Amino acid sequence: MRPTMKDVASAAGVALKTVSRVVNGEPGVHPATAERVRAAIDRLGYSRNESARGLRRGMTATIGLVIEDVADPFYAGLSRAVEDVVIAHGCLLLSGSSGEEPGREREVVETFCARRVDGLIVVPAGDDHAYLRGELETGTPVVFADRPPGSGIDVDTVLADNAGGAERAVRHLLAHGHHRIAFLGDDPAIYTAAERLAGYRRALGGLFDPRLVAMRTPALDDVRADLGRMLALDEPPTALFTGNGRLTVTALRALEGRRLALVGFDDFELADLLRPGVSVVAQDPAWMGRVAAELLFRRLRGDGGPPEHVELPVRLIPRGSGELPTP
Amino acid sequence: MRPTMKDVASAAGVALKTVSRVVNGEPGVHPATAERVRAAIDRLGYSRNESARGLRRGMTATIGLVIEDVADPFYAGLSRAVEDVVIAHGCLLLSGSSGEEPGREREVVETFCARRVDGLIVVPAGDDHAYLRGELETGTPVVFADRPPGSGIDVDTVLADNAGGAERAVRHLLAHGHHRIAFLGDDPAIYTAAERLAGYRRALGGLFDPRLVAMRTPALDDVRADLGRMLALDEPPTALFTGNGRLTVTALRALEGRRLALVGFDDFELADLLRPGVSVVAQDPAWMGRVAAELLFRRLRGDGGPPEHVELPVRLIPRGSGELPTP
DNA sequence: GTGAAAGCGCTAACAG
DNA sequence: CTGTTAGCGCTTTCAC
Repeated sequence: MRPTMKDVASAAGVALKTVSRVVNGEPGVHPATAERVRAAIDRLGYSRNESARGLRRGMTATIGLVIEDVADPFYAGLSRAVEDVVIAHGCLLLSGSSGEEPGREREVVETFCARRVDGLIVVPAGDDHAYLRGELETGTPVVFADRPPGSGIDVDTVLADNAGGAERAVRHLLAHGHHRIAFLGDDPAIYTAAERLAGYRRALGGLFDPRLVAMRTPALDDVRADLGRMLALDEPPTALFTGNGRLTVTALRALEGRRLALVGFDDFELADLLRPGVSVVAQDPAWMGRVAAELLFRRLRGDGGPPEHVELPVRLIPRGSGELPTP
Repeated sequence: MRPTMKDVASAAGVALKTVSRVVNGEPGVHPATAERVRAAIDRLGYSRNESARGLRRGMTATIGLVIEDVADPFYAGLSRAVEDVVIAHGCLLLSGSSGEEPGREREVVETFCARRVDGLIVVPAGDDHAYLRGELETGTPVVFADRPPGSGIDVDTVLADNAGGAERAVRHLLAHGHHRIAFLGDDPAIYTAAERLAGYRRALGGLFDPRLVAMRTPALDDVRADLGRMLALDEPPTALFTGNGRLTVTALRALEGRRLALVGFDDFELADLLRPGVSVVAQDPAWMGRVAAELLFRRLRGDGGPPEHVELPVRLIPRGSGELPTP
């Protein structure tokens, strides 16, 4: 049904290999012959089968990206940036969501490997990446982004300065007179959540009070309950540090207008339009995506140096909520 | 380097075909032989090469999705839903961004076709899809989502009730006493923008005033200028209808606190947390994605009926901004 | 139950 | 400059 090189060859009255030469822009074809071949290609509507090409060449010009969820703005931004770099290198991007489940992460990675991607960028959901060993041994480069790999493997990694950013946020609140600063974080099993907790503790030092810390998946009811419990303490918090974008938004809903000073990790659209504007520690997802992709292509170009560990800075954006004074 | 079926075969002391039978769960293999083969597979870390399989079978178990930009929440939600359906059917999703450029759209589609995807879901950027003819003739099903195909081709399509939703939004504002209702829309060359303008006009009837309409790509400065011009009129607008999510947000920024009644097309996170809450006409991107994907798989299952044209309803969510009275 | 041979569409390695 | 041959890793067909 669909025309192949063979069809083009017989249509143009040349050998298969000549068509291949023309299609691939290889030198050593007489202009007139090339023209005849091109005419046949147009006439038949031929397009090269990339799978067959990949099979023969041993490279598929394909990169796999595993993220938690495309519908999360952070990962959507990262994806877009990765896609741009991948396209610029003439490759195709496969991307898949792990939904924060280690099992799915592995399935997605294995699906990509079965398609013989040339390289992988992974935002891990699990903390056991021994299953990647075989893939790494066959020479497929892997870059981890946002979170480091778990047990045993050591590869290029791009992380944000999670602990430093959290510390910065909390110091900012301390500087505005708060000493009772609560922390709402994601499940501490997640690397970024644990790092941000560490930064929070480091900034607070002796002021740390475990009753002001709640870490779990950000469901509205849970957050409401956690905040309610904290605010009912004898010495309730006067400020809040939230550990990611979703938690910041959920906390805003749960607060229902109660004026607590607030700094959130991750920037989000409309943070500036709320009253007061929401102060945040902002990461740059596109930057992270670009760096991860560039690192991967450097490996693909043959760079065999030791694994690189890049840490991207974050920046504090004061917008009002983090500068509220103590009551 | 990487083990092939041949390697597994010799490791297990059987013929290639027997390995193939085991890998594909075909019947007619002695349990003991199958066990030996499975052991060899595990020992060597074998995984079937899906490209080679696809090449031989003529189907790649791959679906292509072309959207405008993954980083846009609407398309991110649509993508995620498509991905879920595609995975549930045991296929892999390729997705690419057109960036609203017809040329890129075509490039992405052609890249996918060169990989021999089994089907395509397209949110078109251009309005000429004659280039898809060849692909359709070879039997690759195509579903259009969010916007219909342009010239000449007629395929399954899933659209939202754009005109109806816009009409609903404007009637809502009229019901609250406004007669000077401005419209900020995207470039009218974009199907959804044109439809929403049509709905706006239909609702306004004789109240329509072209000076209250501005349609172009939503850059903040442009929106600010357009709004400024409208508000300086003798009879300035007392209400505003914005034609998509990005425009709603941009308009909110440009308004800088001036209290105009407002209804926006597209829901967005935090619309409920702003003061007043932003009333919107909401589409369901995940629903659109699911319907498009299901339609595609129905075709893949062999349904040869005439093209379907699905229109998804939208719903008005009043949150305050659309219920503001006239000054 | 099992296996040998052919071939999917392409490129690499050599001939002419 | 052009063509022939082999083979990438797999499934299909048919023979044992």
